[in-house]
Amino acid sequence: MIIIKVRESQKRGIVMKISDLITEEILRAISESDEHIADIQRNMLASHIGCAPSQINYVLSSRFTPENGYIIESQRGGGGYIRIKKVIMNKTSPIMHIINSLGDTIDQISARIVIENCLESGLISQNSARVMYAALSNNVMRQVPVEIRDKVRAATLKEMLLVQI
Amino acid sequence: MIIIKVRESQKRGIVMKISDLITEEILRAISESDEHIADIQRNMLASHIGCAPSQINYVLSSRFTPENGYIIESQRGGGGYIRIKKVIMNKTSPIMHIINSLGDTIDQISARIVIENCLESGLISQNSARVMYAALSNNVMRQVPVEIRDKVRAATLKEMLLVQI
DNA sequence: TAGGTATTGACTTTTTCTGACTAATGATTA
DNA sequence: TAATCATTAGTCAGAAAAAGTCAATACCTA
Repeated sequence: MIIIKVRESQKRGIVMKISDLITEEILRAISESDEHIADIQRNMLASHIGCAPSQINYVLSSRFTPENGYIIESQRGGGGYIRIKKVIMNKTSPIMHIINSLGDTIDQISARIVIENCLESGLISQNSARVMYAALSNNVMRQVPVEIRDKVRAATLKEMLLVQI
Repeated sequence: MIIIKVRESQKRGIVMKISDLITEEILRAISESDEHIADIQRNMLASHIGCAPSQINYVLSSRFTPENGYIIESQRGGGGYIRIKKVIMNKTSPIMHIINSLGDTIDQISARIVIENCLESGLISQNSARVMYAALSNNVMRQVPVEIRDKVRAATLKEMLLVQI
C-alpha cells in the first residue's frame, strides 16, 4: 500500500490515505470557487496525486454523496470532465435532515409520504411535489426491475430533494 | 450569412472543445437573427474555427437535432449553405407536443436539452427543471441497468412533463 | 481474525475529431 | 444542349481522449 506523508502544514506525522488527499484536493477546489463547484479532469487529478484514475471514482462515490450535499455530473470523451458541486444549505436545512434520514431503499408508499410531508411543511412547492410524484410513479417504476426498484426510488428521491435546498 | 467570430470563452475552468465553440457560434448566430435562423457555410466556419469541415456535421447531428427543436436544411454546390432553424413551439399545449415527439428511449444529453428548451420557452419553471435534472442525473441513472436506462429516462421525463401541462 | 475501507488495473462506454471518399449543384465550355 | 468542371455539403469508419464499471486484492481496526 502506498502511504503518503501529510504536508507539514497539516496534521504532522500522521499518514494520509490517497483518498484523503483526493478529498482534500477537491474540497480546496470547491472552496476556491465562488460557485462552490470543482471541475476536475479525472486523469489529470489522478496523475497529479499519483494514483489510479478509478480511485477518483471511489472517493466521489464514497465521500461526495447526496447525503453529504454534493451533486456530481460528468462528461466522457475528449475534453471530458467531472463536476462536483456543493449544495450550500442555509441553516441546518430540514431537507438535508430528511435526506439523511432516508436509507438506501424506499418503497412507493413511504416515498409518497416523504414528499407529502415536505409539501405540508412548506419545504417544497406544490409543483415540485407533482414532478417528484411523477418521477416516482408506477408508470416509471414499472420499467425498472423489481429487485432494484426501491434502490432507484431512494436515489431519485434524494437527488430531487437535494436540489430543493 | 456567415459572420463568425470566435470568442475565447471558457466553461468554468474546463477547456472549451471545438464542438463547444461551434455550438456557441451557431447559437449566437441564431440569437442574432429575428427569424431564429443561422445560415452558415460549412468550410468557412470550419476554417475559421480551425477544424475539419466534417466536424460541423458532427456538431449538427449531435446537438442540433429535431428532438432538440432544430431543423436543418442545406444546399450543396457553389454558394451552398447550411441553415439551422430553431423551431418555436406553437401555443397549443406545447408540452404535449414535446411529449409526443419523444420516443420510447432518450439519452442523457437529449433529455437535458429537452428540459433546457422547455425552460427557455417558459414552459416550466427553473425549479421544475432542477428537479427534472436531478431525477435524470447520472447518480440516479447509474443504478438502473444500462440496457433499460434510456427507456426509464424517457418514461420518467414524459411523466414529469405531463404534470406540467 | 472478520468485516469494512482503500487501491488497483483490465475492460467498457461515450464523446470528440479527422480524413478519405461520395453526392449534389451551379458554372463553363464544346 | 450536353458534357465537364468547380464548388460545395454529406457519410462513414477509425483513432484518440476522456470517464465509468467491476472484481480482485490489500490494508486496517475493533
